[in-house]
Amino acid sequence: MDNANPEITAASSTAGISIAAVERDTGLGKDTLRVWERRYGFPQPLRDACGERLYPAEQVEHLRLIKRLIDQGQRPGKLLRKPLAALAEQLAGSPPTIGADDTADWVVALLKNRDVDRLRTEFAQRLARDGLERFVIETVPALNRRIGDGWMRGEIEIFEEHLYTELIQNQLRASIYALGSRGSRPHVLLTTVKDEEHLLGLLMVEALLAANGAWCISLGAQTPVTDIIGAVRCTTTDIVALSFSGAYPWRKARDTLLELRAALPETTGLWAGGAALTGRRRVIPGIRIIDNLHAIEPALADWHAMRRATQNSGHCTEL
Amino acid sequence: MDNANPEITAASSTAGISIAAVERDTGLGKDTLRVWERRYGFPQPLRDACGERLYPAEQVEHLRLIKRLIDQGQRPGKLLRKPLAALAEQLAGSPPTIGADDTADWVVALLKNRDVDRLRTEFAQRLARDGLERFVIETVPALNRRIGDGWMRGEIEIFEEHLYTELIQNQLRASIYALGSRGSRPHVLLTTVKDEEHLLGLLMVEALLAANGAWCISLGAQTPVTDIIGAVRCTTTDIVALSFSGAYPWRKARDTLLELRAALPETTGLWAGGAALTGRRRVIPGIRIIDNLHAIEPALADWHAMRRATQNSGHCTEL
DNA sequence: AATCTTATTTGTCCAAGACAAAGCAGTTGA
DNA sequence: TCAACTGCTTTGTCTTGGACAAATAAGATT
Repeated sequence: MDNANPEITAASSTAGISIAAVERDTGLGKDTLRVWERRYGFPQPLRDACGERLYPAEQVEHLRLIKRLIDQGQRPGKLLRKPLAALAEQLAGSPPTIGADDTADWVVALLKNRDVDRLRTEFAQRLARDGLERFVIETVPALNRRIGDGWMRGEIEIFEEHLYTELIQNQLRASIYALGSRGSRPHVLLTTVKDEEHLLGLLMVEALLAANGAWCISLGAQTPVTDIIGAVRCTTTDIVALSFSGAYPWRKARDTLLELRAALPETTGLWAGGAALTGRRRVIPGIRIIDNLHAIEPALADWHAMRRATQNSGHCTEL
Repeated sequence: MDNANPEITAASSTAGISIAAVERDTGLGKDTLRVWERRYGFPQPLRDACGERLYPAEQVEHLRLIKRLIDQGQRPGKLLRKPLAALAEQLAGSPPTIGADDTADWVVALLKNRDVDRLRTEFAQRLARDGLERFVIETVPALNRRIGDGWMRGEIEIFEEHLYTELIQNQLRASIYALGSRGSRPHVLLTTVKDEEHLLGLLMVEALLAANGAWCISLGAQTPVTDIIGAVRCTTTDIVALSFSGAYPWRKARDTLLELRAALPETTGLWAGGAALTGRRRVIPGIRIIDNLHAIEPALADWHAMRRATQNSGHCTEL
């Protein structure tokens, strides 16, 4: 008669779920949920026998919708005052196709068909046909745009985006691994800083660097600044390369870069790229902003030129 | 004279880190940290100009030690009243070097020498010599223990651990990619849930599964629960496999698993493993706990047996 | 058009109190 | 001997309302 596990009953009955569960499901913090309730009157959860919040499924759904719109850049204040219907409408209609590029539609079609094997094959074939450089500079960005657009329009599920990212990353990793350049200069240390988890951009850079003879060490994502400093101090790193996605606040990126610049030896190069930095013409002293993928090759060439110059002035008088 | 950027001063000084950062680093909840301070007088963080907690690095280290002992089954009340020295002794004493295995010392030596190329070669050679299965089941765990142990003893820098993880992951990815089993059953969907970012365990599982003929789709790390549900709903997934590292709170893992179990179709298997779950005697209904890597092969065998049985009862009477 | 101010929005933190869920210890009954 | 029930203690999470820093928008300035 009695159910031994209260959680199961709670989940199966229509009463609602706890605030911790809502945090898990929506990604909105407990504090945020409470303060919204106080300020805007939504959500308005039921209460269980001992006064704890119980969120009905429909409110959770509503919250999830709001979260999605916030991620698109909308302000919470506006969204929380609107009725559910207006939100749904807004999500459907908003972006009228930014990069109208239907040459990448095949990737969406294959994703919708869950044709993972075919996706892998397609990626591999295009890579082989166009070469790594063109694949990274042209194909992957086009696909990224198409996927991002599809997600905004609700055409693509989140997990499909996950899957796409995973497959592309694997393809890039395999290529980099196959290149296996050893010991050649420059030695580049790649990573993203704390709170920045997007690896794809970093992998694209790594692929281009490796294709041009640089020797890369990737520390993966979210390396704290102090650890980066520590890593450089005890390795033979020539250049530190960081990636900042569009989600990363520009000011924070700049501060981080300046801090790093101050802490690193002057001989160590510091390159930074990613959507958070491109488009800003602001030059940060001592830091090379990589505006786009085409900028990597010249940057490498510059490094080699500078190195030759330094060596010459050091060892010979002139050559 | 005045520093324009408060972040720089804060970060470069040894002041401490915020409560949110401690939660991330230790896996202990904000509320828990505050209530410990109130009840036991530890931790006792500094305060910044506006009264917010600032945890010095040594206290965070202390907390991490406590967390580790709690995960071994000790009671918080006892641990928090003991001085640091007693704890360290306890940890050192209880498992008298768990895997007293100095055969893994080479990895530490190479890491200290920053000999990345040699590390890659060693990994690749051992993998080729022992086979993927033995490499994943024996070698990698031994290395992990050695690294974790070295880190606890301050022998290894954090970035060296980062680097090690990255290199091993690449090796595993390359192997999985090379296997490329297509379409065969079961179809396993692998991922970690939100707030769980440790991928290595997941990759090890994926390698073993792939080596035994399963067809894996990895969604990478940090997939929200609802997205997992969505992914299963529209794919031909037979089994969902999740990994929870030791830093992940056990209670949260259990709740997540129960929620998933309730939401997934009964025919879909749900496997879970990782340090957060092993060692717990508690059985969660409907969920297969993978206590260790050896448990994967039998689990796969069971799945095949069950499938045969179901098919037989469905199509024929007996065989 | 890019930067610097100022105003508003918005998320996170704090405090102490409360209490349920989990664990422990001792008792009872099969 | 082991399992189940009891009461007792420990322990983590939830509650409230206030406060304020960080993020963003809007306006001013070069």
